Amino acid sequence: MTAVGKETPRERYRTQLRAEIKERAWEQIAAAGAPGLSLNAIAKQMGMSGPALYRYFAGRDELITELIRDAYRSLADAVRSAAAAPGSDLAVLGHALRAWALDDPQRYFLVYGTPVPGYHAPDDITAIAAEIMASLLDAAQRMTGTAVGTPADGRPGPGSGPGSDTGPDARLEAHLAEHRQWAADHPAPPAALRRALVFWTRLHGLLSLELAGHFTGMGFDPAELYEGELRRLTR
Amino acid sequence: MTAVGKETPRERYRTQLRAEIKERAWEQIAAAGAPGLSLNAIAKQMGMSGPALYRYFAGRDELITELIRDAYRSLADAVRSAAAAPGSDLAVLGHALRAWALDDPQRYFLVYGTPVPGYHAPDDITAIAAEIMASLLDAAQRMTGTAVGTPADGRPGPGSGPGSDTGPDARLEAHLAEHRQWAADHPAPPAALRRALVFWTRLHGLLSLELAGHFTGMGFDPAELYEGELRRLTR
DNA sequence: TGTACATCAGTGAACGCGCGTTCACTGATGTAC
DNA sequence: TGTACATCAGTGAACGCGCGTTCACTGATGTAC
Repeated sequence: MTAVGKETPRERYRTQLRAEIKERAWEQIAAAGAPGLSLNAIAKQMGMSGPALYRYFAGRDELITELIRDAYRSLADAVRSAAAAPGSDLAVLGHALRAWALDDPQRYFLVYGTPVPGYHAPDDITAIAAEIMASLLDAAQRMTGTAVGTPADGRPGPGSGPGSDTGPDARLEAHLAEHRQWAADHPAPPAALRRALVFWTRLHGLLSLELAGHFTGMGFDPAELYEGELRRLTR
Repeated sequence: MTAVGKETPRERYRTQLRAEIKERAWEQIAAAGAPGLSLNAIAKQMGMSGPALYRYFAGRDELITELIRDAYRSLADAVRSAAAAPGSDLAVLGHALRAWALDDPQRYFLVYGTPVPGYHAPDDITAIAAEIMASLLDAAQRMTGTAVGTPADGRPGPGSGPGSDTGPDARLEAHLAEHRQWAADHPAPPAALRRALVFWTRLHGLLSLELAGHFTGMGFDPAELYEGELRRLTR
């Protein structure tokens, strides 16, 4: 039995403690927002002294970056696995997205909330963001493929038959076709590019307003609004 | 000449200094985000000592609340004046909204960004938020009115003629018709309710993603995407 | 116009706090022979 | 199995910092007679 891939007890303890630190960090964020995150407070809550945490994280910044990375990672996984489910379509993705967001609003806001001026995410996080878009593109392309001739989210404009490029979205799609860095190595056609983007932006509009509490007191059920938009996006 | 409505020099000085404090506060927020706002730092930047500011604001919290109020106020004014312009429609409102957001991203995020857990806006701010929705409802109703029989943002669903309630949005509109606390004293019909909400949520999705930098590196022009969505919303 | 008083802006010292982070050190755990 | 050493987790003290906020006080500005 080789030692390769086997964790020593010390290593196991390390990873376990790192995980617990992160858990406490999430609790703190949930209680006071990301700016209120404090290493000393985490240590105190774990019953240890402040400097002890420096065995596990180089400092506060590294911990926060790690949390952001984990947040992106979990979203990318949620989206990917939703997209991989048999018979999955954009509606399934939409539901997965909302479930992920509601599951932990502060995690959502760590990804999509107010940016900290001057902060730039490391490259590997940008790569995860690209992964998410790729999943959306996959699903959008699949849907566009099965609905060829009946652009699901586009009404045929005046004088535009199936396959026409003079519909109401023609201009946007033409622009996207020429500016698709983000989809450079993805075969999705322009209609799918537009569809993925619109899916993403509309749902985030709903989610960020809902999670920030801007619907409270208005009376309606945010889920109904979400379903309504999803219906428009997936027909 | 009565003294009524006339400011004494001292009063003028007071209001002027309050204004300058707020200006510096906005600069700080732009530089480091709202959590980084510090009374002492503002005082230092103005060449005075920290405690001096307590002549003008009861404390940090009051200053921040005041900034939030001003942000809401300026948005409400921007939306209202756009709606009041002759020949104005939802497209005009949409452009005004984007201009307002781009004018000062941090101000935008003070209103629509990550909520601070536990913070509750005072009632007068909630009232301004309602004012904004009322402007949207006005515009949406006007538009729905002029386009009666051709629900501008709704494709006629299968078997749904003009005036039908079996279209793709029927379910959502029915729900909104029964849950319209936010539009309790507004005569807008269900279709206008839906339209106003969708207008609001879609555009905020675009704006928050754009301002937070989630489009950077993707290649396309956010304005084109915004226009594309606006076209869909106003036809 | 001039004097006496009240109002109010701003200062400087101080308080208590919690923060991130470093450093030298103790004590336990693991490793090598 | 037992001893000698290396590794590493965690502590406690300390540093320097900036924060919000209070308080007693000075000095300038305005008001009343």
